[in-house]
Amino acid sequence: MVLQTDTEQKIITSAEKLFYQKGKAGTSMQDIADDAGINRTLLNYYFRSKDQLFEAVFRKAMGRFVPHLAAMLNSDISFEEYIPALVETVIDTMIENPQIPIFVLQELSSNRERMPQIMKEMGIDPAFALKKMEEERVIKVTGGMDPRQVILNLISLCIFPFAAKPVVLDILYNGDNEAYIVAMKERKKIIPQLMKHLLSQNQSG
Amino acid sequence: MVLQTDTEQKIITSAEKLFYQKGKAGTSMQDIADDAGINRTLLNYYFRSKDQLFEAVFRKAMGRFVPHLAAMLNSDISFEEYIPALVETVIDTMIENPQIPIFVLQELSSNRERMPQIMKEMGIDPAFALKKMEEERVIKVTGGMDPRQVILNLISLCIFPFAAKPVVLDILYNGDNEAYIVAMKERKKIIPQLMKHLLSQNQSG
DNA sequence: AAATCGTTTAACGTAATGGTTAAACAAGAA
DNA sequence: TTCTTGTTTAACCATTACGTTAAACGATTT
Repeated sequence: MVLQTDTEQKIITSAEKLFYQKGKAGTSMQDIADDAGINRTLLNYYFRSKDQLFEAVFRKAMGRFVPHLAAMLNSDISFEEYIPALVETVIDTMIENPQIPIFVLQELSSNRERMPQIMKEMGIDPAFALKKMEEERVIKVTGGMDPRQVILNLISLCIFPFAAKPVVLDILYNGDNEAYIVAMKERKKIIPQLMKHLLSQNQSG
Repeated sequence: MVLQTDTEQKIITSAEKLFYQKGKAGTSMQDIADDAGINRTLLNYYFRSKDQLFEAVFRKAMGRFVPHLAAMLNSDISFEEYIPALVETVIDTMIENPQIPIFVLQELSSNRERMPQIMKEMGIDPAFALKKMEEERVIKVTGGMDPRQVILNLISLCIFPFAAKPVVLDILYNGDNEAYIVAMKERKKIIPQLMKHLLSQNQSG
C-alpha cells in the first residue's frame, strides 16, 4: 500500500516532467519508466495505457489552472479588491510550475474537442459568467471597457511571462534564473497597480 | 521549375498546419503527404528528412517573431511613440498566425539548446540591448520601473491572447471567431493606451 | 525520337513503440 | 510456511514510422 503509492507518485512525477517538456507524442513509455527508475511493465501495471497516464497528468495540470479561472469568473468579491490576492496566488503557482501554461495550451490547441468538455465538467457557463460580470462587478469600474478585455489583460500579464520563460529568461535575464524569479515576484505588485490604473480611469479618451 | 516551387509550397503549407497543431512528434510524414495531396516519397525528394522539413517550418515561424523582438530591442525610435505601430504590426501578424506562439514556445521549451543558438544567429546580445534600453530610451519614461518589466508587459498583452486562443475563444467569446477577431483588433488601441499610462506615471507610489 | 524532370507505385529494411503475457523473485502478512 | 503483492525479466505481437530504392509513367524540352 505504502510502496504502491510511492511508486505511483514516482511515475506521475516523471510523466509530468517528460510530458511537460516533450509532449505526449514526444515521450515514450520507456522514457518515463527510465526516468522513474522502474520497469516499463510496471507502468502498465499502474496505468493501463499511455492514454490513461497522460490523462492523469493533464487533468492534474488543468486542476492548477481552472480554479483560478473559475474563481475569477464567479467570485462575489469586488473585482478590484480581489485582484491582488488573485495575482499573488496565480504567480506563486506559476513560479512552481512554469511549464504548465504551454503544456495545457498546446494540448487544448491540438485537441479542440477538449475545451467544451472541460467547461461542461467544470461547470463554466460563458454566457452566464459574462452576464454576471457585466451586471455585478466589472462594468462599474471599467469606464465602459469591455470586461472581457480587462480579464484578458489581467491573465495575459500574469501568465505569459511564464509561458515564454525560455525566451524571457535568456533574452531579458541572461539565463539567470534567480533574477527571473525575483522579477516574477515583483510582478505581484506591478500587475495590481497596472490594473488599478486601468480600472479607475475611463479608457475611452 | 514552376511546378517544383508549387509542390514545395504545398508541402510547407501542410507541414506548417500539422506541425503547428500536433507538434513534430505528433505528426507523421504520411500525414503531411496526405494533407498536401502528394506521395510520401515526394517528401523525401524535396526535403531529405523529417528533421529538415521541421527545421524549415520552425525557422519560418521564428522569422515572424524575431523581427518584432529585435525591432523592439534595437530601435532608435522613441519607445513610447514606437508602441502603437509595433502593436498594430504584431497583432496583425498574430491574427493571421495565431498558432505560432504556442508552436515556437513549445519547441523552444522542449529544446533548450535552441535559444542561445538563435540569439547568436540573430545577433541578439541581451546585455547590450538592455544597456542601450536603459541609457537611451525607456528608463526616462518609466519612472524607475525596470525596463524589462515594461517590455514584458507589452509583449504579454500583445501575444498571450493568441497563445491562449482556444481558451479565450470558447470561454470569453463563446466560440464566435469573428467576435474574437474584432476584440483582438480593439486591442490595437487598448494596449497602447495602457502602455501610455504605464509609461507616463511613476509606478513606485 | 531521345532525354529530362516531377511524380507515382510498390516494395523493402530497420527501428521504435504500445501493450500483453508468463514466469520468477523478494518481502512482508496471514 | 504459505499467501499475497509489488516488481523484474524476457519474450512476443502488431503497428507505425522513417528512409531508401528501383522501376515506371507523363509531360515538356531538346
